[in-house]
Amino acid sequence: MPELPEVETVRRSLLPLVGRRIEVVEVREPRLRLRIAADFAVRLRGRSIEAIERRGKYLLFRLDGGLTLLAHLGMSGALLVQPTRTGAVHDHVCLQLDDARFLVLNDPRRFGILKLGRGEDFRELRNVGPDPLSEQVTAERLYAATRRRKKPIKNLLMDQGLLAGIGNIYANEMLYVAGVRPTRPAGRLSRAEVQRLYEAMRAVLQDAIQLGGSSISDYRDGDGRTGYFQLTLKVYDRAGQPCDRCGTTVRRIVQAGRSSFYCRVCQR
DNA sequence: CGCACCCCCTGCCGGC
DNA sequence: TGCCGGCAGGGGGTGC
Repeated sequence: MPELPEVETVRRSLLPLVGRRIEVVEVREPRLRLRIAADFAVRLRGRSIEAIERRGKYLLFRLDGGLTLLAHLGMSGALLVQPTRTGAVHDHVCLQLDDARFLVLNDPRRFGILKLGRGEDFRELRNVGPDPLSEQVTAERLYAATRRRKKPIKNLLMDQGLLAGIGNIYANEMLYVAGVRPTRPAGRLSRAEVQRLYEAMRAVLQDAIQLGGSSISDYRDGDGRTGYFQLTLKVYDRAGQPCDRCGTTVRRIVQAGRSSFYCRVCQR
């Protein structure tokens, strides 16, 4: 489910939890992608949430005492704020807060991660590059990063060490907006094409955040709200349908084991 | 070293 | 109607 715009939307929806104290920690199912540590509940209980940050697709809950709760939603995870503890199916971890509400991780596929650590000291964050919307990432730097790379540009865009937060939906969409085929070897893109891609990347991600992300099947923010960006998708999951711009049938191919969608006329 | 492939897991959808 | 295969927003390990 969640790529940068969805994770950012979840982060913003959870910001009212800053200042809340975690009173009760219930781990109902520790077998996520990484098994939740045995001392998780003991370490987390009694902590206050001081800030909620995002690195790529990871959320970092800054707690008092220098502790950090790292969260990743995988493909199907949701962090939901609820007034009562429902104990719904796939509610794997339930945190009761001092305002009597609950923060629940629901994740049917269990590809998510919840992990405690200190500061930024997580091995998961070692390969997380700069945020594509930050000032660190410029068209010039993106161009430099593509040189001598034979990997298809779409796969490079999804490389979390290069740019953090771009997944399959948004990689497809920004390549469509930029008019670049997902299969193009990254190093073969011209300066002008990289410039277009850089601008498309920013526009697509900003627009998606504005619309609360994409709800393809069951994505929800912390308040259970859906996003609306899926209504504006131009190519993702539109195989066999006409291209918005020229009417040519959108194609689906598989790259690195994941579906790519493109218009062979509008994208070269 | 760079890259493609496979797998983790559950749910859903289309085809037979 | 029901079963089965294929596919799904992520990412890490393996092996070529």
